[in-house]
This record gives sequence, C-alpha cells and structure tokens, in this order.
Amino acid sequence: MTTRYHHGNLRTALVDAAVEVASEKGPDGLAVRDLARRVGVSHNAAYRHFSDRDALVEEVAQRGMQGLLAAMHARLDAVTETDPVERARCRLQELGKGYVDYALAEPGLFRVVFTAYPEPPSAAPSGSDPDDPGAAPDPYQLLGAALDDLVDVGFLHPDARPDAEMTCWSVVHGFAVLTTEGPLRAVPAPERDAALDRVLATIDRSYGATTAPRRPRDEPAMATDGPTRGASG
Amino acid sequence: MTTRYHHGNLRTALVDAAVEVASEKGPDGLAVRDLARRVGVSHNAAYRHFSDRDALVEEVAQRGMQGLLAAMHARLDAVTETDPVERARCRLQELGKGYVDYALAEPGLFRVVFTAYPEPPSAAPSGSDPDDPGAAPDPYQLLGAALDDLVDVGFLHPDARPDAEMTCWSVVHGFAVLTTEGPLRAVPAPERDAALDRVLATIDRSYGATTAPRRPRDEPAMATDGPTRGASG
DNA sequence: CCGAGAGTGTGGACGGTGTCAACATCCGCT
DNA sequence: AGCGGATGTTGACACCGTCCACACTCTCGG
Repeated sequence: MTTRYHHGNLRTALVDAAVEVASEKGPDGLAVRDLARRVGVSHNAAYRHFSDRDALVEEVAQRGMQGLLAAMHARLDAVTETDPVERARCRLQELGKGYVDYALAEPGLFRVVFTAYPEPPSAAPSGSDPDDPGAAPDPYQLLGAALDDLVDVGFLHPDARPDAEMTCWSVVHGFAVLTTEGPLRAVPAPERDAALDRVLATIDRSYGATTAPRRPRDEPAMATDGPTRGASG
Repeated sequence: MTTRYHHGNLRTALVDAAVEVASEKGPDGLAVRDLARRVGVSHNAAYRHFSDRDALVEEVAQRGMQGLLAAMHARLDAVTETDPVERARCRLQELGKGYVDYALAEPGLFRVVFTAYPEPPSAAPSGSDPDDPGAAPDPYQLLGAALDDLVDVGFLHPDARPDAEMTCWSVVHGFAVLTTEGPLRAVPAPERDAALDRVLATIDRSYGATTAPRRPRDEPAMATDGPTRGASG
C-alpha cells in the first residue's frame, strides 16, 4: 500500500518537488534524477511525463510566472487612492514593486521564469497564443494597461507612450536581477528598498515631465491615440 | 616536437579557449574536460592551473569585464559635443549604449560576467580592493563619474543624485538582459535600437525635469522633489 | 655531472547528470 | 477474461567535476 507501482500523480508530485528545489537552488539545481529520488520513484520515470528536462523546467517556470503575477496583482489591488491621476501613478509604482517583491522573495523561481521564458511578447501582441489559450497573461499586459491608464488620465504624454513598456520593464527587471543574483545582491534591505523608491520616482518624474500642459502649446502633439505599435507603415 | 609533454602556456591557452566557447555558448557551455580536449591536453590537466571550474570561469569573467569596459569607453570617447550640458547628457547616454552594445555583441561573455560577479561595489565603494590593486575599474565608477558630471554641469539636480547609479544601471542592465537572453530577445534590431533610445531619453527627461527650472512656469508641477512617498521620513 | 624536488601532465576512478532502449507492471475497456 | 496502453523499473552510454596515484621534465644545488 505504501509503495504502489503506480504513483498516481507523479507529474504534479515532480513539479511540486521541482518548485521546492528551484526555490532554494535556482534552475541549475534542478536535476531530473534528484527529483525522482525525492519523490521516491526511480530515475527517468519522469520521462513518462516530461519529454525533456527542459519540459519540466518549463512547468516550474509557469508556476513561477503565476507567483510573479500574483505578487503584482497583490500590490495593484492594494492601491486605494481615488484621485485618478494619483491612482494611475501609484498603480504603476506598485506594479514595479510587486515585480521586485517576487524576485526578492523567490529569487530561484524568478530565475527559472526568465531562463525558460517562452517567446517574446512582441511576436504575439495579443498575449495568448491560439494553440495555448489558457496561457498565463503576461505581466507585459498588466504593464501596458497601467501605462495606458497613465495616458488616459493625462499624466503620461502620448508622445512618451511608445516603448514605455520596455523602459519600465527594463528598470524593474534590471533592479531585480542586480539585487537578487547580481553585483548588488548584498545591499542591505533598507537601502535597497529606498533605492527602489527612488528608481521608480525617477520614472514617474520623467512621465510627469512630459505631461500635456493644460493649454496645448504650439506643439501639435500629433494626436495618435491609437496604440497600434507594430503596424509600421 | 609537435606534442611536448609540457604545454608551455597551458593556462592562457585554456582561458583563450574558454573565452571562445563562452562567447558562443555562455557560461553553461563551459566544461573543463572539453576545454582540455580542445587545447589538446588530457582532462584535469587544467587543475594544475585552476583550483576549480569556478576559478576558470572567473578568469573568463575578467576578460568579459575588460570587453565591457572597452565598449563603454569606446562610446564615451566618441562624444565630440562641446557644450558642457549637452556633452554630459550625451556621455551618459553613450555609456548606456556601450553597455548594451557589448551585451548584444557578446551575450555569452556578458552572461559570464554577471554569473561570476565577485562582490557588490557598495561594499568597497572606492572600487579597488587593497589586496587586488590591479583589478579592473568597475563600470560602476564610470557611471558614477558621468552622473557627477551631470550634477556639476547643472543638469541633474543634486536632490535626484542619490541612487542615480542604481537607476541607470538597472535600466541598462534590464534592457540588456531582456533583449539578449530574455523575453525580448527576438525583437528585431531596428526596433530594439529605437527602443533603447527612447528608454535612455526617458531617463534624460527625468533628470532634466529636476533641473533648476530654466523658465519657472506658474505650475509647480507638484513640487514634491523628495521622492519619499509613503516613507515616514 | 648528477640527483633531488618542484612543477606539470597523464591515467584511472568515483559519483553525479541527461537520455535512450528494453523490460515489468498495472489499470481500464471491451 | 484478457488485451493494450499508460506508467514505472532496470540497465546502459556518454558526458561532467573532481580526487588520487603516477610519470615525465625542468631546474637548481652539490
């Protein structure tokens, strides 16, 4: 009874164990044989459920992505500000903080997410692939929505909207990488958190600096409200 | 003659081979046995010159760091602008571009640099350790100098100076990681380059926004120059 | 001139890994 | 009942890092 020939739910057991290991040791600490051993099954039993080691890592990455999204949503939903402009600004900040929160709380899983990141979001701008409809919604979309809000609310000038995703993602991702696995990994937490505040404030300041002035100056501001990006010509 | 028992300069030969391999396959593609094979020497001969695989990787990382610094210096030295403000602004931009240049040109070595990055620069703010005097000057110092110039020249307000290194490093590093090994790795080069320009322009705009206002408009533009939002300070 | 010892390279071994192939077992369906 | 597919096991191969004992070569002191 204790050791049945068929495990029952080996797949999820393996992924669970993999998540646990990756959480502690990162993607490089993930070994199929080790996981099989932990789960109490013989080596390469896993190959009945995963074609590759990479396939298993990919599964862990999806779990990590869920966690990342959850962290971002948690921060986002905690914003109580009512003034539209302040709210939109605050939400963007919190989005970034949620991202870094997760990277700091789960550096191993965070790394897995970005070692096995499937394909660039620009290739499929709508987010979900047709052959993978239930795919987790990218943080990219969350970010895009927050930035759109910032434009709608009148804080971010449309001229500064293009590639704003890349700016925000870059700052926040760079900060996360540098402070978790990078050269700044030993910066004490208080200084680190203060630095993140300043970093995000820098972005906020930039966006505020391009706010459309109340009375439109001689700048025609080329009213391209349509966010059609990739349609270059 | 062709095969002498003593190789002569095995150490450098190994590092050369390692740099070549790492340039193509990144740090994970680096195997001591494989390198020994390439150099035409038996396995673990390398262990007479490197205590560890990590020690060898570290050597490659130093080479990579040299390349990174060279790329940044190249961009920096190419700036011909004479107007002090414009020059300082331009130099900061070019510093970032040089960083990204190298990451895109040598993604494998770039990764090695940051998988084996010794210790945070904040621990040793002066840069060089006393027991390693000839150590390569951090890009961190280059960045700090450029930012100091920006303050001296009057473009960057001193209030925005703290942690400016982290902001700039984060954007640029994040951009590099996302576009080389990350989810944005398949963004075509022209769009990518344009995006970097916009990203850097965003930072520049932020720093300009805190400049002592040339034409102080009636709008204080929410003059909370202190980015401390929720902080109790 | 020679021999000792340090420096360097070789060969073998151990435990670890991913992955393939062949075999064993069990469950569900006919 | 029994058969087939799904699942798990055992064994093997080729890699890997690393430790060990050994072999060769060069240099230096006598």
